[in-house]
Amino acid sequence: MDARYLCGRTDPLLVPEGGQAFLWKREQNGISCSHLRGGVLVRACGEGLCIAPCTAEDASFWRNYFDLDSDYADLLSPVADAPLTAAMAACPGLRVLRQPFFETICAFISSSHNALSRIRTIMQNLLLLGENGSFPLAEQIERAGVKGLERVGLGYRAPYLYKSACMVREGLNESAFAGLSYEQALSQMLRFPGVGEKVADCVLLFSLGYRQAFPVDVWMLRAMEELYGIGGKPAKVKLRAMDRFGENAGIAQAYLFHAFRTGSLSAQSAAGRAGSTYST
DNA sequence: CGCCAGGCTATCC
DNA sequence: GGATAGCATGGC
Repeated sequence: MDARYLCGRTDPLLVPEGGQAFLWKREQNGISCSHLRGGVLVRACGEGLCIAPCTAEDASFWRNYFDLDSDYADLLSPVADAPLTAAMAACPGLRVLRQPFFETICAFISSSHNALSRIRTIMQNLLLLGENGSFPLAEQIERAGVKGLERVGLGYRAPYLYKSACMVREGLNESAFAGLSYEQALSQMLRFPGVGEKVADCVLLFSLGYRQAFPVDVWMLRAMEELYGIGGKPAKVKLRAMDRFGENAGIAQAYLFHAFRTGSLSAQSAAGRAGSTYST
């Protein structure tokens, strides 16, 4: 059995390269991953997504994972200025994912001072520590030990992830964030070693569904400066962006990040600066 | 070879 | 409070 979802014009090809998820692969006719729900192929189908295989229980998982009940054009319409409108036009069907919590922590602890292509390699290596093709649980990461995590390619981040996995296993997991405000959730995320404001915002946005979270990295510093004339340090840029884009600032961030990075926004294409980190 | 990569931490003032 | 090195690893 498979499932078809209507969610506006949707291009699943954005998922592997959108900087949110690192274990999806491009296929001839869509994207695939092996570690979620036993593995699936997702392809564009008319005005929506086709997901296969997809049992009835899988369907609710994917609806949440791809945030299929949200209309981003609708959510962003109050704040869609010229640059954001252009970014949205350049990324039809982009989704802000709601990924499993621990997996997302691993991905973005790996991401600090690292290249996108290497984050993928690390995540693929971490995946081998899990069972039955699933991403490892926190206790399985713990079992690998700091040495094992270094071998996976985490480098100096290995002790960060090791200690963070320990904290998740001890109860600082997804359910610990239930009902927390953005500010409360942010302060909880900052307790993890290897997690600063930017990484915390990525997990809050790309896993826990905090749409006001606005991760500011080097790309967003460039984008906000070029597109809006908003410069300064990350904390200041984040506050200005959250003020401008409001409760759905994170969705705006996802569009601006991807559009800017692929060079479809700025006059002097950013794609050149992205270099080959954008390929596979 | 040197430089850089979705930053964070420790250490300075 | 703010500013500044140092950091494992691999690709270019």
